[in-house]
Amino acid sequence: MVNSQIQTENSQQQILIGKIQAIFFENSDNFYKVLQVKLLEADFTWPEEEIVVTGNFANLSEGEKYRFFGHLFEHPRYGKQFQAENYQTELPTQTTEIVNYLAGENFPGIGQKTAERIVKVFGTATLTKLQQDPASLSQLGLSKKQRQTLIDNLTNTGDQQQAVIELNRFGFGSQLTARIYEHFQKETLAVLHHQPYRLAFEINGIGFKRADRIAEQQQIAADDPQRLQAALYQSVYDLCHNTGDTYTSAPSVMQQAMDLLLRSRRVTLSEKQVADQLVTLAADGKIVVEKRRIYLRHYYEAEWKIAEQIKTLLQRPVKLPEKKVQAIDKLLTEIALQLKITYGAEQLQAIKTALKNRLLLITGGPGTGKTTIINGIVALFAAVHDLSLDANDYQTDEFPIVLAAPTGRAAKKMSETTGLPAVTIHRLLGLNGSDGQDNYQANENLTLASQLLIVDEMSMVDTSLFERLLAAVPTSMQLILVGDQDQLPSVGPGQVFADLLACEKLPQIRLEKIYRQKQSSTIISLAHAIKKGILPADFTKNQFDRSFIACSEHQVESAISQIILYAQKKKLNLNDVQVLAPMYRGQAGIDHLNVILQNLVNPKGTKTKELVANQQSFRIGDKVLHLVNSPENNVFNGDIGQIVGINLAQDNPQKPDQVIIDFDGNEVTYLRKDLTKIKLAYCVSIHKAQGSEFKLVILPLVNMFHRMLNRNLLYTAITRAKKMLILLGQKEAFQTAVDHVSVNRKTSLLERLSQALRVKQSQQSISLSQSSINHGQTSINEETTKYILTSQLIANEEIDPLIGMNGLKPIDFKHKN
DNA sequence: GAAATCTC
Repeated sequence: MVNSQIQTENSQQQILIGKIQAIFFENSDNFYKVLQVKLLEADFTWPEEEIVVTGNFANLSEGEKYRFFGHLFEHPRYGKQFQAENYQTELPTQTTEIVNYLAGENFPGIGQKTAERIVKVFGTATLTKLQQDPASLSQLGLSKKQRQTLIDNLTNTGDQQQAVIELNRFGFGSQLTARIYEHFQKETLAVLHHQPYRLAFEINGIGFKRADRIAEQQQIAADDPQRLQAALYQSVYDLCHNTGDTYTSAPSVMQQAMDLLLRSRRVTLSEKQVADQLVTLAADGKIVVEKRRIYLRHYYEAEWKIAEQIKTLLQRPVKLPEKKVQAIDKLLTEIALQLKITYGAEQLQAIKTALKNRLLLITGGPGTGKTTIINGIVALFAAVHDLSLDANDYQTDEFPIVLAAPTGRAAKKMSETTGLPAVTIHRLLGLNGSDGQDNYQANENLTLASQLLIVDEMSMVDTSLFERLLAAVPTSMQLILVGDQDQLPSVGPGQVFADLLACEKLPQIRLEKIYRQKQSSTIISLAHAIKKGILPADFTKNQFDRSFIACSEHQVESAISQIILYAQKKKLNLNDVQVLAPMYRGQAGIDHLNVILQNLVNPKGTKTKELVANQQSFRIGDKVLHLVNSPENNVFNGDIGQIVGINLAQDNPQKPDQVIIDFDGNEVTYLRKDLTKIKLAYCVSIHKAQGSEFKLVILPLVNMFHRMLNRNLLYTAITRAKKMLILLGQKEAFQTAVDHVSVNRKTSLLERLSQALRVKQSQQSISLSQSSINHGQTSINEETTKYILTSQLIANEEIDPLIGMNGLKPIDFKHKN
């Protein structure tokens, strides 16, 4: 956030004027700072002299006065503080203050004496006078440099001020403005005026269109090479991020880019012109072309790094003393007794294998005992290595076992089921949202210190995140990756878990046996059939635990209403009943069903307390879904709670609007502005339900959802049902879902793994028997010569950037360690 | 067309 206009559109905004006493904390990546501020003036009451202010601030000086715009906020851990959304320098008005200000660090070369002299002439009006009439400075006998310093800082002609003004003029908000200036520094203006497309390449959050609008104002021609390159780059990016593929093809990129260029400015360009720039882009190393694939450089490298790091890990086998190995079975028996669990053969096998391998993949559907196995692994690992699992024993040392998951909710679940701390992978690696996934340089030197890392819900980990995770894993660590490969794929490009499992050389265990449900469950057999791409003939036939109701899109709401009423009559707890749907829009969509069900189950009576926010009404008793992670409240994205209290400001003017929500015994208070984090949850999206289970699931699928329908989605939805499943809608919609294979993204991770691991094997065989070296193997060695891809190599035409070329050599992106 | 991550 940089000095900018007072926001007037938000009438609820509070204002605070204060002097910065200290900067408690700052995150160098995104300008997030925590300040201690001496309060001078505010439009709210505050009992103390000081207040903590948080927000994103570009450049602040301790001791200076600022005007902050934002909200008071009750932080559960740090108490009441002010969250600033915007700020500006507050110019001093008293003569002594003005003197101090001018003599301060903002005006190098102006001392106390000079400052006094200036203020003596202009008095309290000094600053406005100098701003409005800089020429008046000439009468004071200052040096040229002093005059310039004053003018620059007071009249916004300094580098930064000008850049900021220019950025604001182009419509950038305070956060982007700060990021852009921090990135380009003194170059900012030059970049804006002459190379605006660099914004699209280098700043996360700025795309081609935005850069192109600036370029157009700078009269940069529609066929300027930098424009074409930016559009091509954006197209590769968009294609990969929309499809989940880690690479795309030349025809797709060309089509997308031509389209983008034409839509942004109505100027027709020739394909040849644009194609030429694709080659340049590859030559510059911004994209990588291999065979017929076009990668963003980041994903190309990430796949290689993953493969190489896995190879490195596998090269260092786990050495367990013979004595310990012999004790394993005995220890496992003790653990089973202690945890009161009877392990199945498959589970014992998984736990033992985990202990002996550097890397192990474990995949299994719901009910196959993944959690039980994780618990077993933790217990056995601790027993074998004589480790304490009491966090109090590790006040200073790193806890030896780390549990992590890609989502906050999955991490919370892990922590609950194991009784050990678990974190999100992002938190583990110290990643924060503002440097996006493609900024993979950050934290490259981080190395995790624990001995065992277990990651759950691996199917949700994408290529970028996994690459960063592996970069932090030392070869001394053991890594267990657990998930269900048939669930929904990751948001970002890649299908890491599926690719890893497809690589037969990686130690892996596939859990088939279902422990939780009776084998007779027809929900499970239906799930298995769907996994194989079959919609069984008995699909519409009612079973003891599932049924199908044929209806049209418009009949869905009444059909579901009747089911719910029936469930109520049968005294079923409605918290155990969950409606799932793929999409928000439409008659059978989530939003509409939520309104219908809310009015059915929790209608508005004459005395019902209700709060309306974001076009939704919230009433006491409503079932709601929390949409972001709030670890401080122990509430995570995807958690479902119930509204147990509403306080309205109109009833009690001393208190603001409040909604109190109970999450399984944990009561959390929401203010009006927090209600954006909440949605009605009578019906939730299948994506949000991933990771949760319900006794009764009601799943409407209609043809209108067809773009969303695929096998993983259907599998994920029906496996949320523990006891009962009611399917309704159009039969063809279910068929469409089964027929459409979703985890079939275009990636080259499997190929990289094969390449990397083949090298390892050939090296091993060479070391085993020197005589086996022959011409064939020499060529393998040659092929595997390690080098880093550089533009020099491309320039030397060792790597041909032209589309359709062949024979790119494996590249070693080995991690250090 | 839905979807994850976030600092004291």
